[in-house]
Amino acid sequence: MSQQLLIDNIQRYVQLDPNEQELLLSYFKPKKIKKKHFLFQEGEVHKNGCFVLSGCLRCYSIDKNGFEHVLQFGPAGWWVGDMHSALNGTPGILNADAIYDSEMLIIARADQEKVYNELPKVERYFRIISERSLAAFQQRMIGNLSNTALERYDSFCALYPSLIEILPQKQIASYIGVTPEFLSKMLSSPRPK
Amino acid sequence: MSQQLLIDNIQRYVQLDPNEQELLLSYFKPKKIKKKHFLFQEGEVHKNGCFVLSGCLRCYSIDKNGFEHVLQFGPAGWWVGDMHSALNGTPGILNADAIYDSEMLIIARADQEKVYNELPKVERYFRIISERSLAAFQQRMIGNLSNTALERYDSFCALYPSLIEILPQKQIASYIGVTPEFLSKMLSSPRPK
DNA sequence: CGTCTATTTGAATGTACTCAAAAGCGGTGG
DNA sequence: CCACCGCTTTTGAGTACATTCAAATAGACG
Repeated sequence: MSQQLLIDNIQRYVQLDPNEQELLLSYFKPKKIKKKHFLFQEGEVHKNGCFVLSGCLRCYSIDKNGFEHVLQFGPAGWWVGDMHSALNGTPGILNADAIYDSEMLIIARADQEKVYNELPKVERYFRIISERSLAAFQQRMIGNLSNTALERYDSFCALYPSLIEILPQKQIASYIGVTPEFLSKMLSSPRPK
Repeated sequence: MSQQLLIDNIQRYVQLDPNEQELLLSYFKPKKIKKKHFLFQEGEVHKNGCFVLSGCLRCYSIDKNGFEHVLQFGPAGWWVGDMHSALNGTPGILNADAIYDSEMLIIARADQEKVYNELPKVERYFRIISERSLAAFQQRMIGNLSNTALERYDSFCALYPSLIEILPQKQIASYIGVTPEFLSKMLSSPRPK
């Protein structure tokens, strides 16, 4: 039960003394889900924050033709949630399930707000990771607008080398926005230039 | 000189008394730029935050073939910046210029950090708008992965009706990720059902 | 009014998708 | 321990959405 991973993650940006750490952790509930089981599904109002301790989650939407599109992966040390649903209190369009058996820490949105008041440093932490996540999505958006499928694949490999080794190719295809068939063809054909 | 727009924007999320408002505003410098002039350019380290008071900015990247890709528009009431450059202190890949003559308020990143300590409520405001901006980019990403060009255009119209009326079609094409020629053809051909 | 930029239109092309089927791989149970 | 089942990956042929390049037209602005 390595809650320490969460504390370490937070302390990359703000320092918490032992009492503060304990208070913070008191708001989180551990949770385990097995491979292929859901953390949340579309149609639900999902207001919890989820910090992944082990395993790997996958957050994705399903389009009107039934195709899945991966918004983000959640390996250990990452946050996963449905920000749009949480902020607006409306049913979400995202699903999150486990690619491998996974452990996580869950905090209710309401408790998160409480923590902000009790430990302003934690609000700072969330401000910072929101900004970083925003910057990352902006970079990804630019990549999607600018690059070919092969370039997007290479960017993904460069950015998340550890994920390449553990993820089914199909999931990477879904993340970079191509069909699994096409990614397979891209990788097997000789590289131009 | 309607600094009030900034105050109103902040007060949608946190309340500031007159002294706090004054202190906050003291960190901002007004700036005006004329149509087609730059707020910042790729290659620069750009750490300023920029709140648009009037006019409209455009934040975009230029790919290796010389094509522009719009990351976001900045009409009155919006923030514009290069988050990735600001966070990492590295030269950015984004350009920002004015689509129309524009007025804005500028705050240096260092001053922003100071404000966070002096007025924690303002840090909360930035935490909230970062989250909302993140949620918006996530929705846009899903849309880009899931939808056809025509559907992306319709989503844009639904989400930013006021921008449709003032933006050149070419810029909207660049935002939704198609060539201006193709957008023109899409709009002139009869809609499939 | 003239120039510059944006938009439209057309024909040829290309990147990525669809559908189908075969081959590979991993887990599970008998 | 092996056989089977389900899921992923591969391969192929035909197709579609969107691009490229080119040229004509329309609009905006000084």
